[in-house]
Amino acid sequence: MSNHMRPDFVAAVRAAWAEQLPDLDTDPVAVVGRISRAARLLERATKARLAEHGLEPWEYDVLAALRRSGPKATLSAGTLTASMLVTPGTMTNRIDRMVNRRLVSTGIAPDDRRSTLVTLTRSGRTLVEAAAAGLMAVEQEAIAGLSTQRRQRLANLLHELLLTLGDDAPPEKATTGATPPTRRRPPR
Amino acid sequence: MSNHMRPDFVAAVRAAWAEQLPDLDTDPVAVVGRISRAARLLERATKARLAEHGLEPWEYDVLAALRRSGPKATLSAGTLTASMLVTPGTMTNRIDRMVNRRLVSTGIAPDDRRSTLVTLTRSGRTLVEAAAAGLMAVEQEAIAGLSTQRRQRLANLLHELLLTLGDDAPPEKATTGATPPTRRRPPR
DNA sequence: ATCAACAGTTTTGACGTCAAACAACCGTGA
DNA sequence: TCACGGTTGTTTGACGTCAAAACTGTTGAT
Repeated sequence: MSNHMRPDFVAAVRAAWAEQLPDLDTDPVAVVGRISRAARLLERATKARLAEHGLEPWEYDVLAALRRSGPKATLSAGTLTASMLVTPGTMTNRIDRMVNRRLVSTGIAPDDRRSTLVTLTRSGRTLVEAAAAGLMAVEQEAIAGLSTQRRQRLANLLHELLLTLGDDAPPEKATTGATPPTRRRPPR
Repeated sequence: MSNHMRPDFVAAVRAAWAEQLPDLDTDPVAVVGRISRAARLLERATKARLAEHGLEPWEYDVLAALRRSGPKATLSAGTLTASMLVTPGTMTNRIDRMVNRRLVSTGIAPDDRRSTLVTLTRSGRTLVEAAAAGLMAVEQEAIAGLSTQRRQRLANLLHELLLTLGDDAPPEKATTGATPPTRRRPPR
């Protein structure tokens, strides 16, 4: 059932394993290896475009999270930390640098003085809106080689995979019931 | 055409954008955002298992490339650099550390004294074979939530995407014809 | 009211990666 | 043979991330 498809890097890796260690089942690499490879290649493409706006990918991530969070464009440091799979120390460092660049401002939460609130500044907001438009454009180009239907099927399959990996949507503000005991800190 | 699927993180991101900036077309995020998210989650799962063998993911990558390269388990530093999308300086650093751990040994290529040849040691070989088996097992578990057919379709779609991203298989040893002018160094 | 356990952030030191400059070596052509 | 451009690796300094410990504020039980 060969697909008559030109080999990609991962296909070559699997062929090499099959020759050297035929007993090793490399099936999972067909998915996992390709996801990691694609992530790396896609980040390169997007990084270049963001650089045109003077932004690093990690800066865009934070700004975008704030911009889409609602009219106030404010989130706590902890919420930001949880949403982008980094450690708290990393987020502290990011926020410090972005405050220095005047992209965000910070203050303490009135209802819980342990919590730091991060807010988009006017210039941060302007910047992220331009960057978001540009970023969507490059990403569109990057995946333009696939038909709309294939993109849709790929998105759906990745969605299913992510759900099995435990990647649920974060709880909406003011969820019904008590605080969900979700652990979002990176383990280890 | 809603799919009655529980939202994942990226679905929530897209819904938030739709509310805050309805004119922004976030279609590409459905694919690109999910790939990056999945890569991050999968790396976590695999990292833990590799740690049981005393290996970091980057160490496994190098050892595995050597092990599957053929009976001699030898590759030049440049070949390794090209195959895993890192810069030459990174590879120098990796090799140094792995020589210190006695996982690999190095020597200069007899036919081109600029080139450094990296070879798997006996203990490196033993270690990577055990780690590879363990790694395949975790990856299998990680994607076990998808049926075989879905995994197959996902792999095929990712394969197609990677080809459009320029991720071709590296040339076989002693390719027919002249040296292909492929650029594999990270740009910028 | 107090205290202990917990939650949210920050600090610290180590680590891996990158970009850019550099060094050694190869091959070609004059 | 020698000079020069291209190739292969290494060095250097800066940067972003992490793990773990420390710090501050909160909550609940007594």
